[in-house]
Amino acid sequence: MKIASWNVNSLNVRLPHLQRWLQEAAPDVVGLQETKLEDHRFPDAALAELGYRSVFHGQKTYNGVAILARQAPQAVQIGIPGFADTQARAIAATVGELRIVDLYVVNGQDVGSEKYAYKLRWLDAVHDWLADELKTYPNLVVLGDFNIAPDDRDVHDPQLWNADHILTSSAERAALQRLLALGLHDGLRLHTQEGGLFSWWDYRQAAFRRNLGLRIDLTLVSDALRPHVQAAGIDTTPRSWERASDHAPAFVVLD
DNA sequence: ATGGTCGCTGGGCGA
Repeated sequence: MKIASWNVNSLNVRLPHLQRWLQEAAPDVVGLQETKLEDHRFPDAALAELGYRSVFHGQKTYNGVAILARQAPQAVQIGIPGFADTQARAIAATVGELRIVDLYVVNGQDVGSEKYAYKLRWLDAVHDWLADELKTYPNLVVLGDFNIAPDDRDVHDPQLWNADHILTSSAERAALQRLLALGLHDGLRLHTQEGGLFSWWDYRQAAFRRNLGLRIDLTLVSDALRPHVQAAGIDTTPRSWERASDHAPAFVVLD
């Protein structure tokens, strides 16, 4: 069971990449972020041709999340329950024996900004939601673009990406640790302690070629699923394709 | 990183 997370940065532009990657990597479940598509424009028919059922929550121009699965997703939750949000950033569904939560965490722009405050509020709401989800669904996978690099192994330059910088600030990392403390585990870190494994590289400065990246796309598994993790990683191949997303897919394999 | 790139949109914002 291969479960992946991929910020496609416009599914309209990246549909050919997604189709190619689904065929080459053959994931069973995929959480997408930044689809940037209203629901009536979601390419569910094209994805069904490849054997994937889709559920999605999108909007015009920004944000947008979706879950693709070979089995039909059930009990779909759109948005964070009880948290009024004009931005389409969260979707959850049951796929077979697994509960999948797909998140496009707020970027936050700059530490101290209004968007940063929204990011921290948003992560608080996610915390309470996941606490409830775990009670109902012990077999929980939480994946997405977290817009937080968990620790210094996950950034190319810890001097730059420091405790006062967006995506690596103390409060953001503390918010992530608070999610993990619910009984969730960073899938990649169950598999390797290696640093320099990145999932996002800025379009500018030839960052991908120079491997100036961050690991901000995560696949978290619950306590109950932890013993079933067989592998985890980041597939950097699609990041090298022509007109690539700035993110690569992160994945975890469960037995 | 005071931004050199993208995507969406139609000038400037968000990342």
